[in-house]
Amino acid sequence: MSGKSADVIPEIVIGRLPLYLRALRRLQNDRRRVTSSQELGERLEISSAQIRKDLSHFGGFGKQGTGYQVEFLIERLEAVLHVNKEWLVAVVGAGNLGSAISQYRGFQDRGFRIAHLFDISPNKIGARLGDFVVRPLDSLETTIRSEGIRIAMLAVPAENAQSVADQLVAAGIKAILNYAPININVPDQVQIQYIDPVTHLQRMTYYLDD
Amino acid sequence: MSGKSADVIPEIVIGRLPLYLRALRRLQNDRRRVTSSQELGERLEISSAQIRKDLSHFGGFGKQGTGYQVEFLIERLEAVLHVNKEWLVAVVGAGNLGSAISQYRGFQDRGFRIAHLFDISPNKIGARLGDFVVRPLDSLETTIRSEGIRIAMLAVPAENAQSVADQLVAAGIKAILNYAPININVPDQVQIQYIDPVTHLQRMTYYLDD
DNA sequence: AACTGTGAAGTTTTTCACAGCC
DNA sequence: GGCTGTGAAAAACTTCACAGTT
Repeated sequence: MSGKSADVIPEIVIGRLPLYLRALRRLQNDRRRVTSSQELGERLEISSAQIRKDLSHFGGFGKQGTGYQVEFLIERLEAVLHVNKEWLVAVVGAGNLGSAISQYRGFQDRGFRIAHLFDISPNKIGARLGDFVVRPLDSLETTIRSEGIRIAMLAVPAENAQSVADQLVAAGIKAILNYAPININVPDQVQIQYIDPVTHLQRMTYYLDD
Repeated sequence: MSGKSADVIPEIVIGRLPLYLRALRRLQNDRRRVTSSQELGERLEISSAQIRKDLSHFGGFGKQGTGYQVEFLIERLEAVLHVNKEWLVAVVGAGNLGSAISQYRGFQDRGFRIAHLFDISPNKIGARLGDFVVRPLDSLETTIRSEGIRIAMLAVPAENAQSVADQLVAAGIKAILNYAPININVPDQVQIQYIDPVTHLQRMTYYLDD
């Protein structure tokens, strides 16, 4: 199989690309111009063969005998992942979590910008939180459609997560990052990912002596 | 292979158990007493065979013809994951993120309690943040040792993450949940997990039209 | 000499499909 | 009839190992 872009890339490969990109950014930060699958692998605790094979799905990004140009590989991976542009993101839920998310500086230079913060509670609507004025949930669809926003982060209580997700989908959102600790059902063509710190903690406690 | 606890369980299986537990808690919340691998599978978008096989690693938790008792299965999974007790957790970094983490209510009834919040900045030390008074980073080791804390969440800037992780390990921490967007090296016997929302977003944008 | 890209081999993970029990 | 637990089969994923390029 040549590195042509026509074949379907396994999801598990796509999932690793952001990690490669993150590691490459660190290298770039340290003024490194060239790296190798072996160096990346050591930093990420992934085998070098794995990294080479993953990258080869998209064409030859490296040079035999030399390795990979850091800057070039970053560019290519950003293009593959479609983060060579800035995506607008809506945050729903202006509690502790939504408020922390909307103030987090780490989205900026990695392809994402938070555009709006929504909440349903009359106590919160209109309040200023960091750079945002909290908008009413029922203005979701109008805002999202008029601004062409396609990504949302969900930071509402578990009880409301499914119904808000339904509203997001109805409004045209195509990707949801769900912070509520509950599984959500969305149509196949809508992407969903989960952030639940407790699942990670529980995974680790399995390996800790009781 | 019988469901005896002697064999090594694949990590990928352990990683799914917290998801099962989370789904079961929702069922319990809805007063459901019994469920099936099929029902769980539909909610989690995992095949029923997968769920049965995963659970069978730990012995027969279900009844043929009947399914799984929700309460009983929760108990068993909590025991397997060692969350049938409350773990104390230290949070390092009292910025926006660390502060949000330490105020998040969602750890409470899932096996974890945040015990302390540390920071290195003199501006923050001594400040009251929610239920916590921010402690100096250099009191880390004493506090962690004297209270037997084994889990930490890392919410410091990427630049400092490795050095703080080293301090945590030196202090006797056995599991680290790293919120900084950088890979960290820790000894083999120390668990590490990562939370980086941007990697999830980038994974989804791959599937969105440019 | 160093390192990529890649078929082939090896390993792990998932699914199938059904015997056995409620 | 409905559902689990599980060997066996299938599929997916990772590693090996080396030809080929700089």
